[in-house]
Amino acid sequence: MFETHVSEAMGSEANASGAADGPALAAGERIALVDVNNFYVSCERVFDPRLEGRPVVVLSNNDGCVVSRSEEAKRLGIKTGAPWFQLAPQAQRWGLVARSSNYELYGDMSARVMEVLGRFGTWQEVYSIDESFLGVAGDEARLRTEGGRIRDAVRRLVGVPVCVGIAPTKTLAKFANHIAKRNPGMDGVCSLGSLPRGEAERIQSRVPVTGLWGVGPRTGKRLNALGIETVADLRAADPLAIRKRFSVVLQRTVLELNGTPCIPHAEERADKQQVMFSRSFAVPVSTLEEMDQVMAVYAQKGAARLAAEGMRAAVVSVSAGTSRFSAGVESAPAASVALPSPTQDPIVLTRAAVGAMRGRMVPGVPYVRAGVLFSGLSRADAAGEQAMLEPFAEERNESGIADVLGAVRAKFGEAAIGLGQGGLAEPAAWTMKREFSSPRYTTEWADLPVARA
DNA sequence: TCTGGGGTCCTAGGACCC
DNA sequence: TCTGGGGTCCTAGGACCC
Repeated sequence: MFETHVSEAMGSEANASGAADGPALAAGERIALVDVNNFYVSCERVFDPRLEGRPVVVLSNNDGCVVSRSEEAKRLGIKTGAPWFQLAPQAQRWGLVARSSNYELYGDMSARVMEVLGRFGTWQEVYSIDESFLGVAGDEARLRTEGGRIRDAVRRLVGVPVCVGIAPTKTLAKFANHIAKRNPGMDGVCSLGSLPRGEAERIQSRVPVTGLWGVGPRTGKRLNALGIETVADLRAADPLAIRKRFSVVLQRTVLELNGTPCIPHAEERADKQQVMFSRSFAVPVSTLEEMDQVMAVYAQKGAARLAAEGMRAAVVSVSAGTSRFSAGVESAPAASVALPSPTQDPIVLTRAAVGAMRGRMVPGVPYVRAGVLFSGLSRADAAGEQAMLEPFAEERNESGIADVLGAVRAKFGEAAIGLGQGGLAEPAAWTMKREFSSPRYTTEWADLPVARA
């Protein structure tokens, strides 16, 4: 019974012989985790070198709160999630610079970083907008050098600084990366196997367990109650006991800390399971008419993403909410509707979203955010088979309008065309605030930076 | 005046089936 | 008094990540 659990937990990539005693590593394949330091801020600095050496923050949508900080901003004690309106009064005194988030720029810079990283791996798994796992091989001396090459290549070809962590499992690679970040003497590269004997263990006995990938504040509290405070404590815990008390996820963490890889890597990215468009408003929305408008616009934004993914949705869910920070009436309307058949048709999706929200919201109550979620996704190119199975489905005759809208937007811009309330030429009052936005340097001809010598 | 958005995976529990 | 057992599928909610 228990053996079954262990083998399940280890997954198909399991390597029982890899359960070495701690990170005393043998030669063979290793995993590198490379991520960009302070990614959004670093992207802004590539195109505006005046930001070097200054405290800089990038703000969330609506210029709400801090999502990326330069080292100088961290030193000022600014925390991730800090609301901008609380920082703004001190900004001038501190010399603090704020930028609105510019996802078009970051997305393009991410693609460039990933392309360069891909040159160095026997395999690559892009894990997030700013980090990637890579397969690397060789003896310790070579791994260390290779890490330095990766760091230099990204700096030279894309312009952003990265850190590299190298180890036999993903969890340990993340941990090595964490060490590289906190020890400037390492020049941004840490291969666990190159550390002096006993050094990795010493660090593990100092880092709190919540410093690990996959261990958040909740799990951290429960672990502390059992006397498991540090990474070293968790590494020494019994994996089966951990599975029984917690979950298979944490059991994998324990095994990975001991050098046994159990998190399989997805060679190609799996299809998305949901597509969401959700935003808070610049000013609250409290009328039925405005909420109709919001739903129409959000559904079309989501539909465009769905079409870009080549997916169709079977379920449309909508939600809205009042402010968590105000004492007024609380209201959180939400509804889901199943569509007669999966579709990517923006007309069908928009009608469903508007219809689902109508009658749920309370007029007069100030809503500060809303969202549209598409789920039950399937690939659009499987539509033919589906049609044969469901000859009487009503929405079979997709209008092809998703393609038309996409083509018009690509040629004439985002605001060029829309359905119904989504076709507003002037942005409505509730649309997002972005006061400190940088240009789309790399994706818009008009925004191309000009250098003068 | 002002506090983000978009995902994933796992688990528990209910509905339903034979 | 006493009411099977085993399986699947689906959903909601929790926890986490960046």
